[in-house]
Amino acid sequence: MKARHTAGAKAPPVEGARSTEKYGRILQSAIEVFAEHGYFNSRVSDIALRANVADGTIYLYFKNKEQILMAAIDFAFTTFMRAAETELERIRDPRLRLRKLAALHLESLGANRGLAMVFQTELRQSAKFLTEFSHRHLIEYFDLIRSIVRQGQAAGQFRSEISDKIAANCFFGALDAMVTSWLLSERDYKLGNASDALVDIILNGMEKRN
Amino acid sequence: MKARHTAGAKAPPVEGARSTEKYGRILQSAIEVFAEHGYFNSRVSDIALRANVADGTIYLYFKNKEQILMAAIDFAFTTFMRAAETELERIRDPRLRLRKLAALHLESLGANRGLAMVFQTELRQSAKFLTEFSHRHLIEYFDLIRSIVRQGQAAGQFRSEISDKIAANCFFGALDAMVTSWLLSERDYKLGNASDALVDIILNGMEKRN
DNA sequence: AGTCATACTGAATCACCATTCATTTGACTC
DNA sequence: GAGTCAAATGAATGGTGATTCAGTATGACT
Repeated sequence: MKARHTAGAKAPPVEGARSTEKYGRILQSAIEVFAEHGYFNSRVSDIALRANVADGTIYLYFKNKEQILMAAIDFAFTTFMRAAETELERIRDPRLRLRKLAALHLESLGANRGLAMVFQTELRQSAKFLTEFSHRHLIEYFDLIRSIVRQGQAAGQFRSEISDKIAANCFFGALDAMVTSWLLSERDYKLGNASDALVDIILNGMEKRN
Repeated sequence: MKARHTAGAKAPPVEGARSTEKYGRILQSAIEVFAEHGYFNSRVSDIALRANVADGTIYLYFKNKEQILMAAIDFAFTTFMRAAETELERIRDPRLRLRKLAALHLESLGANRGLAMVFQTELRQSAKFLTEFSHRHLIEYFDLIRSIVRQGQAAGQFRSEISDKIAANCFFGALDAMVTSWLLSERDYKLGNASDALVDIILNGMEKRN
């Protein structure tokens, strides 16, 4: 009995039919609702309302509330990483690669305030979430940055005595703080605009004096 | 009637008697509990248990659960800022001032994992908290950093074309990311040890080429 | 036009926990 | 040793909202 539940519970949606469309709608609604009220202050029924489905329908696509958040974050992050990798492939100079990465980072979040809010706040709401996300994704991002730093060191552009780990920290931290500042500000400026000035400082910090 | 309630509700405790001691005990317990389970997953009764008081007692000192978190953060932050200001007074060179500030930042949080966890996660769990904290405190911290940057520019040590706002962002962001990384890592290293390497990169990024 | 599977619905359940407040404690006074 | 009061207690209350599931709609196939 109850084949309907098990059949529907294909959280990452079975590639069949229009269910994919509903799945996506729920995910997008969730991001908006979470962005507005925060994860814990959001009701599943709010998400359902915004997605134009019944409360129960949510549970045909997601195991529980927490999984909705996870799925939204996973999807957004994976999309970003794939896009970044594609863009970076074409660029050789490590300095330009970091510039491009920073621009992508800021533009992606700057273009979607709700998503930015979810990343800057909901993600960090508890050690559990943060740890899990970190292990699943953030490490991948850090590794990308670190590899570019090492590449620059090998090419003699960046000082070889700096630690790639710490350099990656500075780079990521600066971007991350910039996004948070932007969220908290009145946002009368485009987030992407700050990219060059920021990268100037970090790159300068890593480059060899000539 | 009920003078007891109004009398006891001196959240920032009336300077009288041993109540101050109990107030502090509750605050410290709250930090530990929040650090362990996250704000929303912590029960007020857990805090009471750890502080060795009855559930109701908490409400003689704090208006509600949210105020406990706020009070804990306010207290910790204010303590840090006063200490930082005192230490920095003695130092003139902007480069050394930034070095000192970074060391204090990392050492303060490195010495108290629970507190660090509260700052890196609980604080950011919702836009509301983050906004409120930012307006009450973070701006003050940023202003301190910015003033040092401008001082360095006026003294001709830092490049004058960089924005003090963006420089402060890089500085703070790098520190902040470093703390988060440390929390997520196995912590087999002292957080404070990373200070110099980190500041080297950021300072280098701001300094004039000679 | 009946059968069946699948997708969806939304009202009802029920565990959870912040907060309250009637009562107790204990220190101090006269 | 009765009276007073601030401080503390902890069981009871009540609101909330995630999750469930019995039932309805849809539509394909015969």
